[in-house]
Amino acid sequence: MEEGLSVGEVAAKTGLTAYTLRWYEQVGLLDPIPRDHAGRRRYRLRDVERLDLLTKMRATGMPVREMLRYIELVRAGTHNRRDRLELLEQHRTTVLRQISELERDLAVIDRKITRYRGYLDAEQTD
Amino acid sequence: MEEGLSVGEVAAKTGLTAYTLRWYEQVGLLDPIPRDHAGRRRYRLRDVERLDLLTKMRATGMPVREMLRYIELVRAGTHNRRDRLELLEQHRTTVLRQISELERDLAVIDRKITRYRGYLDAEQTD
DNA sequence: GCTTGACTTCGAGTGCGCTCCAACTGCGAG
DNA sequence: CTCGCAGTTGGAGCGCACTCGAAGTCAAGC
Repeated sequence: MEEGLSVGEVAAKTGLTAYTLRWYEQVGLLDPIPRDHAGRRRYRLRDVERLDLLTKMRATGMPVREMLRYIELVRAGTHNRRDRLELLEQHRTTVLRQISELERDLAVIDRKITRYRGYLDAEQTD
Repeated sequence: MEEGLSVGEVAAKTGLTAYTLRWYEQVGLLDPIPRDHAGRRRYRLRDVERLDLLTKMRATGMPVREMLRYIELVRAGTHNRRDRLELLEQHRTTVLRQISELERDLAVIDRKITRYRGYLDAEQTD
C-alpha cells in the first residue's frame, strides 16, 4: 500500500472531481503533489487538510482569485499571519452579510408563497 | 411626462444594468415592454413588480432557467398556482439549506480564524 | 499475455449570466 | 441648429470555474 491518497480517493473524500483537483494544482491552490514511481499523484495529509479549508472557502463563495491570494500568503511563510487573519476575517464578514441578504430576500419570496397559499385556500372553500 | 419608467430608471431602481434588463426581456423573463412613439421602452408598474420578485429569486441563487419556468407558469394563467407555489416552496427549501451550509462551512473558517488569533496573541506576549 | 481501469498530459470546450460594441435614432437644452 | 445624451438593435465577447477529449502509461486480475 502506497503512502497518501490517489486523485480519485481525494475526489471522493472532498466532493471535488479529479479534474478539479488537477486544475487546483495547476493554478497554484495546491502545491505540486508528490508522485509515485509511475508518476501518479499521492496526496499527503497536509494536501487534504488544505483542501478541507479550500472547499469551505469556495463553498462560501470566495473567488478562486482570492483563495490564491491566501495560499500565496501561506507559502510566503509565517510572518504574515496577520494578513491571513485579516483576509479570513474579511471573508467572514462577507459571508455573514451574504447570509443576512439571503434571509432578507427569502422573506420577499415567502410573502409570495403566503399569497399563493391564500389563493388556494380560498379556492378550496368555494 | 410619459407613462412608466425608462430602462435607465428601472436599472437604477432594481440595481440591474440596462443591458441586463433588455436581456431579461429577450430571454422571456419579462413580457415585451411597451414602447413610446420613439420606440423606447416604458416599463409599467407590473413589469417593475415582476422584476422585484425576479431579482430576489436571482439573489437567492435561482438559476435563470428555473425563473423562466416560473414565468412560463405565470403566463399560462391562474389555473396552475399550485405548481407555482410548489416551485417557490422548493426554492425556499433550497435557500434554507444553502444558508445552513454557509453557516456550517463558515464555522470551519471561524476555527481557522481562532487559531490565527491564538498565534498572534502568543507572539504579542513574547 | 491481455484486458480493464485508474491514472497521466495538454489544450480545447462548456455553461452561465451577463456585458459590451457599433451604428443608428430622437429629444431637450443652449 | 447643433450638441450631447439616453435610448435602439443584433450579434459578439467575456470572466469564471470548471469539464472534457484524445492519446498514452502502468499495474493488477483473469
